[in-house]
Amino acid sequence: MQTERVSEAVIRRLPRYYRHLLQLKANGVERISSGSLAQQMRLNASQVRQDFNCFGGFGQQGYGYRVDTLLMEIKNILSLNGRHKVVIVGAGNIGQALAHFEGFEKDGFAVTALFDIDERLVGRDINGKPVLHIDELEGYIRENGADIGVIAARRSAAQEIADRMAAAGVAGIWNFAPVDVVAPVPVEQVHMSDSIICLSYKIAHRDAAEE
Amino acid sequence: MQTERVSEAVIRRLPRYYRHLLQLKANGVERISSGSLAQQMRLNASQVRQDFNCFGGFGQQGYGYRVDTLLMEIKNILSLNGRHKVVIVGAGNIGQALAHFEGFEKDGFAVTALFDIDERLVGRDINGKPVLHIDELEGYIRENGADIGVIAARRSAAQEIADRMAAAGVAGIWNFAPVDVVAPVPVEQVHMSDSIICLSYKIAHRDAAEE
DNA sequence: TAGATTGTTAATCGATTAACAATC
DNA sequence: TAGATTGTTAATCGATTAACAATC
Repeated sequence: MQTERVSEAVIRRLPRYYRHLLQLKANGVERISSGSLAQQMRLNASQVRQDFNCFGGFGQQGYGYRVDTLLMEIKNILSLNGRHKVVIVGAGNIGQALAHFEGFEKDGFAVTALFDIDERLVGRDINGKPVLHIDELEGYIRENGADIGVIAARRSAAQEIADRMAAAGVAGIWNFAPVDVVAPVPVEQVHMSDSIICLSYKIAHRDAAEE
Repeated sequence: MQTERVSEAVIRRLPRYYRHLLQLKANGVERISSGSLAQQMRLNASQVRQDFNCFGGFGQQGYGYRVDTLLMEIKNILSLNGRHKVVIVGAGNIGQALAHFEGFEKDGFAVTALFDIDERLVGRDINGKPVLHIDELEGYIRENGADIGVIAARRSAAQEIADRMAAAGVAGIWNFAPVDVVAPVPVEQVHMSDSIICLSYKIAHRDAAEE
C-alpha cells in the first residue's frame, strides 16, 4: 500500500485520528476539512494532510474528507476490520483487568484465554474466559490460534514468555512487564511506571512546562 | 535547575535511564561510560551525554559516570525521592488493578484511597485501601492531601472528575479513560487502546517495519 | 604523562509547517 | 465560474549524531 516507510510519529497519531473520527461519526458529522480536524485535535492542517497522504489521497479538493470514507480507510490501515484473538499470560491483577476490559472488544480484540503458573488460578473463569496452566500455552495456540500475546507476568518471566509465545506463532506481543523484551515479531512495550514517572517529572518542573 | 526547556523526547527517556541504572546498581556496576550505556540501551553515546547535560555535568572526563551519583541525580530530577500520595477515582477493574500493583510502591507512589459512585463498592477495602463514595472526594483530598489523582472511570465521567480533582488540589492527573482530558495541572494520558492499535498496525505492516 | 571520556559546539537528518498550484 | 480545500513541494524547525577541544 504505502510506498515509503511511515514514521513512528505518524503511526502514533493514527489511533488518535481513528478515535476522533469515530466520535465525529457518532455525532453525525459527514465531512470535515483538514483545517477543522487539525483544530479539534490540536494539530496542524498540513500535518493532517501529510499524514493521510502517507497512505493515499482520501480527500477531495474543495470539499474536504468524507468522515465515513476516512474512518473506513484508517480502520483498514490499522487492520481493525477483522477479529484479533488475544491470549493473556499472567492471570494476576493486570491480566484480570485486561480480561474484563470491554474497550478492546469493540475494536475487534477478543481475549480467548488466560494462562498462569499458579494452581490456585488455573481452572478458574475470568469474565467467561478460562485460565489454563502455562504448560498448555503452546498446545492451545497451535490448536486455537492467537494473533496477539499479552505478557501480564512479572519481570523475571517476561522474556521467556515472549520467546515461547513467538515460537508458538503469535503475530505480535503486548508487554506489560517492566522490562524491554525482544522478539522476532512486533512488540509494544507499555511501561505503566514510565508514564507515572513522567507525570512526577512534569509536576516537579511545572513552571518550565507552562505554555 | 535546568536553564532551557527540556524536550518531551528527553523527558520520555528519563524513566528508561532510571530503570536501567537501577538494574546496573543491582548488578553491582559502579561506573559506566556514555558509550556502554548507549550500547546497552540501544541509544547513541552523544545523545546520552546531551540528555544528561540538560540537567548538569554528572560525569567525569576520562572516567565516565558513577552509577550511584547518576542514579541519585536522575531520581532527583524525576522527583522520586519523596512519597507521592495517590487517589484513584473508579474502583472497577482498572482501579482495583492499580490499587494492587506493587511496582508503584517502590518508586514512592502510595495509593491512599479509591472513590466510586457504585454503592456496592463503597465501604470495601482493596489491598488495604478504603473505597469511599465519590462525594467524599473533595473533603478527603483537603483533609489528607493527594499529589496525584488517577482517573480509572469511564469516558463520560472523565472530564468532570478531572475538574473536581484539580479544584480539590491534586498536583497532577493520570488518566486511563479513553479521552483527552484538559486540566490546569499536568496530565498524563495513558490510552491503552492506542497501544494495542499501534501493535495491530505494526503486525499488518510487518514487512515495512522490518529493520 | 598518555589514554580515555566527558561537555559542548557544529553538522546532519528527519519531522513539522508553510506555500501554492491543481482541481473539485 | 468562483471559492474552497486538497495534494505536494519547499522552507523551517528541532532533534539526533558527529566531531573535537577540554580535562580528569
